[in-house]
Amino acid sequence: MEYNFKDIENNWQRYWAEHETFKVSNLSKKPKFYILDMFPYPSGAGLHVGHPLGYIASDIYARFKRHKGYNVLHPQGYDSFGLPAEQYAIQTGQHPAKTTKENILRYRTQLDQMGFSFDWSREVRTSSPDFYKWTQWIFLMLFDHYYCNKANKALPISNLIKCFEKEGNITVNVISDSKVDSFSAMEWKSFDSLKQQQILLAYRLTYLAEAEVNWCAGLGTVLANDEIINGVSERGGFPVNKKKMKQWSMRIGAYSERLLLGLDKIDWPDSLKEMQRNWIGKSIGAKVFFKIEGHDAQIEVFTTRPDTVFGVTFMTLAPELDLVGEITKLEQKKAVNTYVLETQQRTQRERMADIKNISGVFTGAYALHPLTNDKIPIWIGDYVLADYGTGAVMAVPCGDQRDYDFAKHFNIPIKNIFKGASIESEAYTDKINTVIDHSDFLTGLQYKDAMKSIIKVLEEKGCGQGTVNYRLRDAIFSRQRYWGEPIPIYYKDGMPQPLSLEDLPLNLPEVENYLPTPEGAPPLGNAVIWAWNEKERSVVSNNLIDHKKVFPLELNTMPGWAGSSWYFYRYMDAQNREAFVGKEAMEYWQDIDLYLGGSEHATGHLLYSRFWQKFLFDIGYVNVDEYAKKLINQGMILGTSAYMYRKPGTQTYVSRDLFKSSDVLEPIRVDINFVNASDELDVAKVIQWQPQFAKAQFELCNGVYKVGREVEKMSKSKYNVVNPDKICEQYGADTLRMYEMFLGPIEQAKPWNTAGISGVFNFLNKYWRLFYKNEVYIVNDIKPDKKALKVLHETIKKVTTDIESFSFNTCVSTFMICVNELNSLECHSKEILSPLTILLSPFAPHISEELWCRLGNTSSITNVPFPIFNKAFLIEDSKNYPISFNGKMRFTLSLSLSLNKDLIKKAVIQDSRTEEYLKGKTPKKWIIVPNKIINIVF
RNA sequence: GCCUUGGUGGCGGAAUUGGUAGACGCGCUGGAUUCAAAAUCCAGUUCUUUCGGGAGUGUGGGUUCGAUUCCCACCCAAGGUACCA
Repeated sequence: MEYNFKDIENNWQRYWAEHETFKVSNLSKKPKFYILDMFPYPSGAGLHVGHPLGYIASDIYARFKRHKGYNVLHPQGYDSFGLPAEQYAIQTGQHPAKTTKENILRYRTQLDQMGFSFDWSREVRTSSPDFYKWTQWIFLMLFDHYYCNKANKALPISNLIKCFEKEGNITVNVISDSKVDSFSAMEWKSFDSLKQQQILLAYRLTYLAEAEVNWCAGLGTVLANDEIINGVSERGGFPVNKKKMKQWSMRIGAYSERLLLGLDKIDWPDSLKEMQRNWIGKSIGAKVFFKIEGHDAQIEVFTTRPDTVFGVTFMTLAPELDLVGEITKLEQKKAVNTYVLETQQRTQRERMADIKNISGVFTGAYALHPLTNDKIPIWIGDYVLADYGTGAVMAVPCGDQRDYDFAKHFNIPIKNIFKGASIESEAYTDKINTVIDHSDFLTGLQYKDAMKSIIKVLEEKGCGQGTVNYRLRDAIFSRQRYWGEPIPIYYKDGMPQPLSLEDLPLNLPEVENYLPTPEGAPPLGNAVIWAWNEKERSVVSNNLIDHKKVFPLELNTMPGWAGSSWYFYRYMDAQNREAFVGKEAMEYWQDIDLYLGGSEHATGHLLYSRFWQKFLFDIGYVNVDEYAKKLINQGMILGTSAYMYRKPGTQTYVSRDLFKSSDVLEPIRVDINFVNASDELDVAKVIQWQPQFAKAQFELCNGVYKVGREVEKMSKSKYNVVNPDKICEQYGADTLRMYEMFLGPIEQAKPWNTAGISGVFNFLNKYWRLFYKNEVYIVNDIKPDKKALKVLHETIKKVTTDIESFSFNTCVSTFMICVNELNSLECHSKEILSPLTILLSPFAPHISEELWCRLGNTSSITNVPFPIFNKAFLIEDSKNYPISFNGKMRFTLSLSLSLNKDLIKKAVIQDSRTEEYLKGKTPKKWIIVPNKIINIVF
């Protein structure tokens, strides 16, 4: 019998599908374990070898946990709304639903052929109405709640209305968007319904607000940051401007502190937690109010260093601030206006690239220092950002480098308020070793005490307040796209109204054209017929009928992160038509025990989903406020791109080893399928590849064209994609699975390289030969000897700890060592091979199932208990210790495994070489490192 | 600049609380088998050497009987982030 992986893998994949081997029940007495992969976006290119890395790791762990007696939930689905399908629709007119469906089919085929143990009965697709019904439902829940600072959680809007009716909005401590004018209970009752709705909208957790967006007039649409390349649109190359538009926003800022604190409770990678902390960007400091000379308004600044307030020598405002126009003195008007206009025209990109150029203008106005009453000149400068803090800073040039540079540039005085600090060439920014000087009551104090003292005084005098500020901005939720979840809102008298829950899902309408309407409305505006009303079983035309009247619907759709912010709950109860997840299912599964995915989602998906989780927790729909206990980031698999080198302005390509470093050549990527293992290019294929290469000339070296190589992200556009299908074809899924694990630590990014794959393939063949030699079944019932048992138990121990610590690469090595040793012991004992086959099954499920079956078992290996190692086989008799004595007080043991310290002591004393040395001496202390070296202290 | 992670043979990578550095695999070299090849098996493989040794885990220091591991300073690479007051 040969190891015929093709037949084996096909047979077992069919068996698993027919027997629904991996279908998991919500009713089980076993302990639960929920292990999840980040679901893929089904792109047209299909899966490449990078995709399965995380899936293989999670599959190994899922299979391991099943062996360990857990009821394992290991589902998979598709994040199937997204831009590429829509782009494709714009180009070809093909409906995104159709391309998405085709792509999903392809993905499924590829996933199946790798033998993953997903429970496909729970598959979810974010673009399916059954699914996005609940995404819309969560949106409505957010719409119906506000954030109460006192309760420190979300509460229903109805609650807020009661408060307003009782005491207006003066005493409520809640979060709202911009400043809402204060009103009394009397006033609230006197407002008409429209005004009341307007006010409430400012408190809702999802709300409409003016937001700056990237507007591309050429395409008539809003673009995401990554759709803009060098200031123009990626598609079409049209210019992009900032434009203010009414957009739905999510009040994630309300959850800043809890998102920060929650990080301490979860076992996620430190680097990722750190990224989220930085993104949330908490700074503790104070607001300080500065009066303006001859003006009613005051300037409010945020500072993390209120202790340096006596060092203020000027103030800087963001040019965008409305206040700038009001306070600017007549003689400075012209200069200020010019500067403000210049700033508006500069893109964010230019402003960022231009850090070294210091610019600003004096407004002519002066502020009054709140403690000394000194006159402080007010400047504007574009290093101050309008949307962080209050858009104004108190400049302390001696303690802040940017203030320092600004002061030097414009010759503004610098006052040193730090004892013994030199500010000759740069600002003194050290906080820890600071003693304040020339600062009235703060003089002589250190940073910590000065902070306490100054905040107290500012608060007493009413000219400041201790404050915490966060960098995290509310998330814009509107997209002017077709292929996304419709927002379940209609408009009545211009005010947004929630759809009733019975009207969900609000289905995505059919459109003829996926571009914005001629009037500039989002693509959904092209719909002639919309909204299938489930209840009335009728089609509703273009507008929704709210009982009898007709109202316009919201035309924006939701962003890509909407569906992925809660999908993990849907897997628990994917068929539920009554709720996003049933109570019982949720009670059983609770949360994700292990979540695998890339770190590129650190400040996107992984932050938004924690926000929604906390909201759902507040309103009592889920029972934990962090949804994933443990997270592992799998590293990216990189591709090795191939390059040809073109002489500028010609069609001549020069071989890699022909040009000197002085030559200027343009590197052009070429498909890696045209290149062999020695980097030689198949020139004929290139000529046929794309029209631009039809007339290409090649300068060869020794008759061949050699390409250059570079390691970068694997991507279709870089022509460096390696398709797993080929490898499955050549070596089988089990080899591919083990090889991807063998490549290196799971968290690490690594280039794809098939050079070593034969080693893993050889291993599986060797493993097969433990069962079959020359086509004869050689497994026997002979009792294994001690050596073989030791090999087995060492392997069990190592494999178990390796899987538990996700060291899959070293685990594969362990298998290889084990098989080599059994081979040289000529051990084909069933007693050894049965447990070994179970050990191997998470890594190579197909061959394990096959051999398990041939060992005489009738059931699938999936739920067989994992072997437990027996310590007895690891401890040797003390007489067998080979010991070397190095002449001093150190002895070296060279035994592979030794656990019993007393046995080691005995062995050392009994050893003939050490006997003499130890004669008459009684060791006081033994320092024993099992396996290694012994120190004896006399 | 800041944050995070990492730097070990020709290559991917091992090395537990500090205890024989280079497991395992690839590649390479030699041998067995074969008419021959593939496959398989066995042996060798950090560098250097006057064959006694000597050097060696990015660089330079330190702690220790002993450092890839701990401490300090620096260099390099990858990823993230950025006028955040």
